[in-house]
Amino acid sequence: MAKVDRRIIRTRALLRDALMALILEKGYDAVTVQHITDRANLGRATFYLHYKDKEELLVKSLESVFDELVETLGPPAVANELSGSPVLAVFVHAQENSDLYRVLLSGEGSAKLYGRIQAYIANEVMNRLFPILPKERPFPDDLLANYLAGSLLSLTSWWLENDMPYSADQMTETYRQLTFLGLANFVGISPSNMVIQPKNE
Amino acid sequence: MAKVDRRIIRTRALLRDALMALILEKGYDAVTVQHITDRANLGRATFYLHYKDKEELLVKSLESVFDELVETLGPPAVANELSGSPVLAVFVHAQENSDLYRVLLSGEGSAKLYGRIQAYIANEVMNRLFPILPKERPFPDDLLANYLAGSLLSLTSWWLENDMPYSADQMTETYRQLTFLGLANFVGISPSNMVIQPKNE
Amino acid sequence: MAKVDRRIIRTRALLRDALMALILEKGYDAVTVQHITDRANLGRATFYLHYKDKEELLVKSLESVFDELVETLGPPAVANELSGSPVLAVFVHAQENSDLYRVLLSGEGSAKLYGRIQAYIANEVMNRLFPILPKERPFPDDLLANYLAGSLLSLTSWWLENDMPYSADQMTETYRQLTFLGLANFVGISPSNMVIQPKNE
Amino acid sequence: MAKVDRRIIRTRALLRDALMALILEKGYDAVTVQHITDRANLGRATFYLHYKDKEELLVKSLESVFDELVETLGPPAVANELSGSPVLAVFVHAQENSDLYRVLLSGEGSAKLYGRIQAYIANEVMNRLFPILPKERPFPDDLLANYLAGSLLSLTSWWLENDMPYSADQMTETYRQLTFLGLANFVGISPSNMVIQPKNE
DNA sequence: TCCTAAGCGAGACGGTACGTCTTGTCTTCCA
DNA sequence: TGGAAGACAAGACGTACCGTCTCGCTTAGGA
Repeated sequence: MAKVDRRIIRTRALLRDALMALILEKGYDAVTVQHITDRANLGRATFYLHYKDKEELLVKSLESVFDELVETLGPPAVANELSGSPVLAVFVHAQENSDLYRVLLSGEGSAKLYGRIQAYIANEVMNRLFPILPKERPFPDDLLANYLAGSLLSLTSWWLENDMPYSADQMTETYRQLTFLGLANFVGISPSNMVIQPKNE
Repeated sequence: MAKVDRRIIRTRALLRDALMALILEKGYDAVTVQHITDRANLGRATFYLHYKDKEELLVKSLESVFDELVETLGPPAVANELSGSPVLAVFVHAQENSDLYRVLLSGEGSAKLYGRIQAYIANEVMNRLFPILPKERPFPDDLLANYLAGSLLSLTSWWLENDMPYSADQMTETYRQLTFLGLANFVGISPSNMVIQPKNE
Repeated sequence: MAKVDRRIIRTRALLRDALMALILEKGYDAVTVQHITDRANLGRATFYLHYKDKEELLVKSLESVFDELVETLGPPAVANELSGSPVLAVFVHAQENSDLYRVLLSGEGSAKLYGRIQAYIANEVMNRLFPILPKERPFPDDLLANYLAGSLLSLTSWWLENDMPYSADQMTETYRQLTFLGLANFVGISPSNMVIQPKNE
Repeated sequence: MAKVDRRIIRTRALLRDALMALILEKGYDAVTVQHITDRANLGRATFYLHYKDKEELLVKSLESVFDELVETLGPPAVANELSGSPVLAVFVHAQENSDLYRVLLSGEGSAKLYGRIQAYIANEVMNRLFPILPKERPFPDDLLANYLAGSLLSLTSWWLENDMPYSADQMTETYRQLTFLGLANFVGISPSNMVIQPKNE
C-alpha cells in the first residue's frame, strides 16, 4: 500500500488554503502559481510536484469542499425521509462557505467551473429526486435535472450577491414554490404572449 | 463633426469577425491578440489602437449581436400584444447563432460573460414582463428576474448542448410550463422532504 | 536591403559588453542570462530576441574581437613582406585583450571555445605560412598547422598566466626559436630515450 | 583503522563507470547527476554521500586512469634508461583509451580538465626530462614544460581526431623531430617575417 | 488636386508567468 | 550504518503573451 508521506498532506493543504485565500482576495484569474507558493511558503517547483497547474489544484481542492456537502446529505436512498431537504443542505453549505461560493458562482470563477458545479448538482438531482417522482414525466430527465440545477444556482447566486437577506430555510421554501408550484400560483395569470400554439407537424 | 475614416470601420469589423471565428474554433481563453490580428491580417499594434484588450473587443462585439436580438423584440411597451413571445425570440436567436451561444453558455466562455448575459436578460425580464404582472408579488423583483433569466439560460444551454432536439416553439412552451405552472402540475406531488415549515421569527 | 534598426545595434552591443564584463568577473559558466540582461539594463526576454542562448552571444561577440585581430593582419598574400609577423600580432592582441584571453585560454572558458580558437588559428597558419614554405613537407599540413597553433596557444597561456614577464616581441622570438630551430639547438642533445627506431613495415 | 565497507568500494566503482560511459555517449556537460545514478542503479542522494558534485567524481575517476599511465613510466630517476620513451607511453596510453581521450581533449570535455591534464604532463616533463638536460637553459623551465606539454597534447588531439592514421611510434618520432630538431630542419628556411630584432631596452 | 493628419504594418522592448530541469539538502525508512 | 526513495527550496532555462513605444509608409478627406 502506498503510504503517503505526511509532508505531502501538509504541503497540499498549504497549497489549497493559499489558493482559496488568494481567489477570495483577487479572483481566480489573477492568481499565479508564484502567488500561491509564496503564500504557502513553498518553492514554486514544489507546486508542480503535486499539480499540473492552477486548474488542477482548484478542482482537487473543490472536491474536498463538496465532499463535505455530499457527506451531510447521506446516501440517496434514504435522503427523503431522514436527512431533511438536500436543497436546504445546499443553501446551508453555501451560507457556511459564502466567500467561496460568491467567487465560484459569479464574477471571477472560471466558466468551466460553473458548468462543472451545475453538472454536479444536476447529477445529484437525478440520483435523489427522480427516484421519488412518478415514473411518467413529460420532460426528458436531463432537461429537468439541468433546469432544476440551474434554477438553484441562480437563486443561490442572487442570495449571496445580495448578502443573504433571507434565511436558508426561506430560500429553500422560495425555491420549492417557484419550481414546484410555478409562478402562476402567485401571479395569477399566464401572460398572453406566453401562450403559444404547440407546433403542429 | 469628425467624420470617421472608413478604414476604422473596416478594421473593427475584421477584428470582430476574427475574434468570433477564433472563439468558435478554440474557445475564448485560448485566443490571443496575436491570433486575432493574424486572422484579420492586421498588425498587432493596430488592435490596441481600437481596444484595450481582448475582453473589450468581445463585449463590444457581442453588443452588436444582442442588439440584433433586441431589435426583433421591439419596444417593451407593446411587446405583449404585437411581437409574440420574447422568450421565443431568445430561443430563435440562440438557434440562429447556435455556434456562438454554445461557446458563450457552456464550456469555454468566460464566467464574467455568462453573468453579464444573465444580467442582461434579467433586465429585459424586468422591463417587459413585470409591467404586465399584478402589482402584488410575493418575491423581490430582482430575485424573480434572476430566477427567470437563470432558468431560461439553463434550458437554452441544455438545448444547444443536446443539439436542439426540440423546436424553438417547443422549448418556449416547456419554459412556460416549468416556470409558470410549476413541476407539481406535471409530477403531481411536492416531495415530502421539500415541505418545510416557514421560519417563524 | 535589410535596414537594421539602430536600437538593435545598441542592444546587441550592450549585451556583448555585459557578457564580457561578467565573464571576467565570475567566469563563463557562472554567468546567467539574467545577469547579462540586468547588467545591460534590458529585459530578459529581449535577450532571446537576439540570441538563442549564452553560447551564441559569446561566439558572435568573440567573432567581432577576432575580426579586429584579422584586420591588423591584412590579406594573406602580402603578409610576409609588409605587415610584420602575424605571430607578433597575436601576442600583441593577446596583450591588449589580456583579461579576455586569460579567461578564454585557461580556467573558465568552455572547452568548445578553446578548440574553436585553436582551429581558427590553425586555419590562419595554413593560409599564411604554408604558401611561403617549400612545397615538399614531411608532415601532413593539418598536423603541422595544429601543432603550430597548439604551441602558440600554450605559450600565450603561459605568458598571460605569469603576468606577461616578457614583451610580445620576446615571446614571438621565443616561439620562432622553439618551433623553427628546435630544442636541440639550445640544449645540445636529443636525449637518448627520445631516439627511437623508425617503425619498419 | 576504519575498515572501508566493501559496499562503498562497489558504489564508487559503479558511479565512476557510469560517468565514463555517459561522457563518451553525450559529453561531460550534458551528463547530470541523475543520469549517472540512474545508469549505476543507485539513488541520487547516494551520489552526494560520496562526492560533492560531478566535477569531483570526474577528477577522482581520472586519477585512477592516469595512475595507470604513471605506473607504466616507472620512477623518474631511471626512466631514460629502462622504460623507453615516456612520450611513447603517452601515445600508447591514449591509443588504448582513445574514446576517453577523444572526449577529454576535444569538444565536450570541460576546459578546466584540459588545463589540468596539461599541467599534469608539464609537471612530469619537469621531473623526467629536465634532469637529463644541460643545466643552462635559455628559457624558463615552466615555459618550456608548458610548451612541450601543449605541443604533445596538440599532436595527440590531432591524432585521435583523425582516427590515428599513424602508429604510436611514428607519432612519437614526429613529436621528437618537431620539438627537438625544429621546423627549420625540414622546411629549410625561417621565413623572413619571423626574423625579428631582439628588443633592446 | 494637393497635403496633411490619420490609420496602419512592422517589430523592438520591458514585463510577467509559464512549465521544466537540475542541483544540493534533508528526512524517513529498510536491510 | 550504507543505501533507496523522494520531498523540498532554489533558481536558471527558453517560450509565450501582454501592452507600450517608435518608425516609416500609405491614403483618405479637407484645403
